Amino acid sequence: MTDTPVRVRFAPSPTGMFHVGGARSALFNWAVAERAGGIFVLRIEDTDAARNRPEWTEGIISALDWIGVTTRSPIFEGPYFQSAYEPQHRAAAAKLHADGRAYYCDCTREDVQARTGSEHKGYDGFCRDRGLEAAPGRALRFRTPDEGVNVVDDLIRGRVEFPNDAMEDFVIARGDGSPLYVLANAVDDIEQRITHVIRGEEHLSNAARQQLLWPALGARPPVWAHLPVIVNEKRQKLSKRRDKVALESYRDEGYLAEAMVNYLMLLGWGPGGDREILPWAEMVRLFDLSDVNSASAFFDEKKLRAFNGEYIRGLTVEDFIERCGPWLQAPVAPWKPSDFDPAVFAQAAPLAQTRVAVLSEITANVDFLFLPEPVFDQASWDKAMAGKNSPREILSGYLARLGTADWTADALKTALEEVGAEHGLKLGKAQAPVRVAVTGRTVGLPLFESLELLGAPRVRARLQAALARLG
RNA sequence: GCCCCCAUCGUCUAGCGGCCUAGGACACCGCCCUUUCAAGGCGGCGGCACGGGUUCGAAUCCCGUUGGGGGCACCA
Repeated sequence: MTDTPVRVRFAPSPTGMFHVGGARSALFNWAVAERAGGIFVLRIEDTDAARNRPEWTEGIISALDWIGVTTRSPIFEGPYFQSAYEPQHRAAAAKLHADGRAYYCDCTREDVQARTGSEHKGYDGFCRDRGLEAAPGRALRFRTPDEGVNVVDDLIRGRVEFPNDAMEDFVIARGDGSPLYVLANAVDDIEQRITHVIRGEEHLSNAARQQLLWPALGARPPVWAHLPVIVNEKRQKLSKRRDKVALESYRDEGYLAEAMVNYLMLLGWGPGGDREILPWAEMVRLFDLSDVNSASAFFDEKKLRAFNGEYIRGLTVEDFIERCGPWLQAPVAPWKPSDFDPAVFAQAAPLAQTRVAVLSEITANVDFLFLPEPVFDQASWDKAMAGKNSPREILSGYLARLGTADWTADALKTALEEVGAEHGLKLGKAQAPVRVAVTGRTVGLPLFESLELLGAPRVRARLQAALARLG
């Protein structure tokens, strides 16, 4: 619509763990910037000193980096810190006052309520024409039009109309002169030459105010695009205190950034066609704000998990091994570091790769290889060692036959088949007690490969230990 | 209370007036494969909230109803 370069921005406030909703907004902005050959501006809105902490800012930057929104990219600009621009915000407030677009007001909330007789009615314009000068305790209010409609053209929602008579003269600077969000945000966007404001739907009502502010500040309003909110299973906006929203927690559980990015892009948007798993470059090529849905979207961890499994399976074994790294070491891994054998793990990795949906699950899949004793799951033990399965006979028979068998998965399998046959058990049944004796569980990696990896001495010891345990 | 947004399988979505007998994905349920569990293959279940219009024709456009949601701070 214009020949000016596209400049989008992501403007989080550092008030807590970085939120998946924020990640989604950042990604949509990033996609727009990348596709348009534009610039992505990161602005940290740190003007609420009481709630901000520096470590949250670092958290935002590293979380963004994790999902590919990286300061190292040429399209990345910033971060800017809103607090550094307070002089500009104050200047804008002063200009608005000088131009007669804003006026000072010394009404307290109680004053207003007493006059209007309601806590639901907004400000009544009492000070509009009192000509108050700036003074401590006097807030600056923006003079809104009394009639007509205020139109916000939104790329996602279309034409949104706000009747002006329903909008109160809102405060743009506090009684101490400090600017409020609605002003600071607009001033920064203007200053940073933002062309597209792409943010969550919760800001739609701010857009109505800012649609008025921009022209008053001498600028043409940006293109607006308000993304649908992300909701929980109860269809409420994801909340920090109620829902699991920290991007970090997903990363720490072993979700792959690629899977997270892919999943997040699908919240409010679809690539069309019959596939959903696709690389970032492809999504950027297909992405268009006008295709974004306007209905809220449920954050479905089950689907995220499925995507993650898909991405894990798509990894090369080498990559998979590398990505498992953090879960293979202290303090996450339950075994002694000296008992871990990378060569053994490398052989087990391809067997585990299809069985892991999030990386953290890797430890439970391979722990029996590195722990001196398997950790027995009681339910598994009870099930596999039930009398009808002849566990004692299988265990002792297998132990005996192991003396002569070659130590290869194939030979180990044949040996157990023979032992099972002696007791009228198919391999499916016969393998159960052996599996539990050696790994502690009824489910897990393919058994004979596991035995081969564990080695004869440890397998024998575990079979004997299980026999002893059986009494 | 006021302002605003929204409404396709349980969930995420495709659909932008005829290609729709509404497509895909996740979940769920079968079957196959199989040394457990996965993975994989095949199949199944399941939806245009409701009521009026407009039109030769509506999931697609309009109005209303109902139901969800967001916002109403001298927070961001």
